[in-house]
Amino acid sequence: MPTDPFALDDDFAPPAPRTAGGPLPVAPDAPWLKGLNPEQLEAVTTVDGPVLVLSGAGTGKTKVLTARLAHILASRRAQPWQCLAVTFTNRAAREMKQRVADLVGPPAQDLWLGTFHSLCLRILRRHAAMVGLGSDFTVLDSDDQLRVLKQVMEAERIDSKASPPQALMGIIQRWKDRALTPDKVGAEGGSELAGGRARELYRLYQERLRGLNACDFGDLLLHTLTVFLADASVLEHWQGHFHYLLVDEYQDTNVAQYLWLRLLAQKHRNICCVGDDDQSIYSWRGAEVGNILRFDKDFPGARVVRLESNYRSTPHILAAASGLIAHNGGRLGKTLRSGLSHDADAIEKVRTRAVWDGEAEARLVVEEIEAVQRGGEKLASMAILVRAGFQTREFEERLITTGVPYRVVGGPRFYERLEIRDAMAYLRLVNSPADGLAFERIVNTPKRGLGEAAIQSIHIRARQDNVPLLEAARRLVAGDELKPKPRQGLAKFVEDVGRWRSLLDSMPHAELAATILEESGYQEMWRNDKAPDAPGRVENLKELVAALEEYDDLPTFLEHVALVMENDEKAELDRVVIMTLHGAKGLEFDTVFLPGWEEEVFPHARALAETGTQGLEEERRLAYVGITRAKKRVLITFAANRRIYNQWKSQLPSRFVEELPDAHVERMADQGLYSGGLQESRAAWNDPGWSRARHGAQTRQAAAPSWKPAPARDPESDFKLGDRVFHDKFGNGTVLAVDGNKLEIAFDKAGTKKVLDSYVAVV
DNA sequence: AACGTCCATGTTTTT
DNA sequence: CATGGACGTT
Repeated sequence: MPTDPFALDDDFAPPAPRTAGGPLPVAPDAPWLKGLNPEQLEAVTTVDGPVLVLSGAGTGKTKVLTARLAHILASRRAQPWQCLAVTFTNRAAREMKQRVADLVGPPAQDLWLGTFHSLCLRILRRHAAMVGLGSDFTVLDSDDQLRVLKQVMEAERIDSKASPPQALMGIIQRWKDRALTPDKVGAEGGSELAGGRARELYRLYQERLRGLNACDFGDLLLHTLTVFLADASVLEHWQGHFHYLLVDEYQDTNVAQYLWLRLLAQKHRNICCVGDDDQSIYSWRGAEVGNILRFDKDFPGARVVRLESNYRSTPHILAAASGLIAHNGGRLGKTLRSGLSHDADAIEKVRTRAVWDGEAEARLVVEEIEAVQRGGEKLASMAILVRAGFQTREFEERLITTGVPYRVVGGPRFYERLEIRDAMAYLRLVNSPADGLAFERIVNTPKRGLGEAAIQSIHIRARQDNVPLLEAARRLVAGDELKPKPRQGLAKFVEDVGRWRSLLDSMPHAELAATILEESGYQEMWRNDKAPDAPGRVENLKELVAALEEYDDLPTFLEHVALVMENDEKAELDRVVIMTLHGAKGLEFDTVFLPGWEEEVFPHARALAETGTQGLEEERRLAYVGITRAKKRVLITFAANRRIYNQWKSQLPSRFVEELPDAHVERMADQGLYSGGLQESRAAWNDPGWSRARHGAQTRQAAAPSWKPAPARDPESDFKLGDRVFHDKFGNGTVLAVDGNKLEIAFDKAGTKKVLDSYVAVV
């Protein structure tokens, strides 16, 4: 690598002298110190100097972080605003803020507590001019980022087939993750793309952003770093400002974030990073596990505290997870031990189970879910954690046919939906008429008869007169350049925007938004759309207007939305959650289902192809994260056959299945696969994956689910074609087909559905 | 300017 | 298969 991202010009200053008088003593029975184990206590009370807390899964990391903040504040070592606490997600930030507030009350409001991006934004607003931005710059989301890059590429005549904008965007982001501004990127970087012009396009992209008075997410960090490094007095100001730094999920930091932290920590050197190298699963977006491994080199004399008492999972679960992750090299090495007392007889081993195909897998998992539920547990205490989004489909289908409520986490987020982004563009344009991206997005949505020619003219006029697009459009309308139809449409649009803008001060902003959506015809457009998802979109627009009421004014709203792009978590109903393993990090469930443990799926073929052993180890960490989400029970499943892109493939069990330690795992396989007899089993026997699984230790045939009550059911159904049956939800119907315990039934009212035989009764 | 058709493509994702 | 983007047609 031509540029060492870690090479800073200045070295660390010696530790700052302690404030005269010293900190106030804190009573040992202070509420936040209660119930901490010795390691946690050490992590909480070692507040001066650099500290690295290696905290394994379920070892009380958040507790330590919040207690530590409380401790710093209570001992009067620093004022709240002198403490910086950084997280990666808004969710984590919110949770931490809440928990600190529970301990110390209102002062928690004054902490600098937030995501890297939101804190950078706060700092950067004050120094925007130093990076060529106005203090009112906008933060673009990924959608807008891509559009800007596409424009740049188009202008540069780059073939978007040979060099997909997405790919280039990814490269630029990785550069930004490494704190590389265009001038620092090595000339050979990304050379294969865009005819070797990747770096040049990066520069152009940055210029274009500046022209738009905008920056992207990566810039929030990058620009802040630039500001820090460009002006020593600014850096000193912030270094002096923050007396104590706390970092959550340190293993996820990228180089830019690392540099940012290192700069800010330089003066007082009170930095505490909490992380777990075994849970580093984001290297593909620039996270550097190296940051955690090199901590004590950068902060000589750093205290390292290991949290190894796990208060979440049973010993079997812990041991299974530990045994798996032990296959990774280069770990910092923690040994998780159970911090809970368990009744040795009551706890179950981690179960693995081979099934015939994805459908059988979904059927099995949902049966187990219902069994656990009948055992008295809440659906919300169970999760299906998948490797990739496509895996959710089969489970959803199964859950729907069986009528088990579920929730898929991580679909398209509210503010990323098309209709919301369009509506936001309207609001943005009304709020700031110079917002060219917003203008472009919606000039012709709904259709106003503008084509490429008309859009071109607007752009040309804007460049000629050096005015924003909206203003250019206004001028264009006044002339006779445009054909009548586009001209009329554009005139109306320009006029509308002007009118809405004049209402900004007089009309409540939520009401204004509603007016805009109505008068623009945007809402109407969706109402007239006969697509099945159109009504939902209209709903979403209403929700957007409702969300607006939560904010004081339009600018505040727009400001927040850029950074807080979250799903509005609906009322917590009792539902099974389906989500990706990545999404599950930091969460816990009583029961965890881990489907699709097959080679190529998990570990994902692409991870291996792209980064080899490194990729494999990250996949293994992902598996580790998955298992350690569980408190009580884990069921790992893998199918012999899977349809991928509509092609049936026979699958090998994941190597991770074999890597699980036998002593803590109960291995099972579906009947048909091992007993022969069923027509498919011959193929199964000959399949290399099966012979491998078959020779695995302790494999035995699955009877009923071991965690009871078992729906021990005959493999052959009791139902015959033509039987009249009754279903609780769908009513009466006629059996059309029987497939094992699965029936296809033509319901009199509900149509034809596939259901489990256990859900219907012969009339 | 709007609609249709063909082809490539197919992880993980916060801000 | 199913979606999205590019391109060509009306």
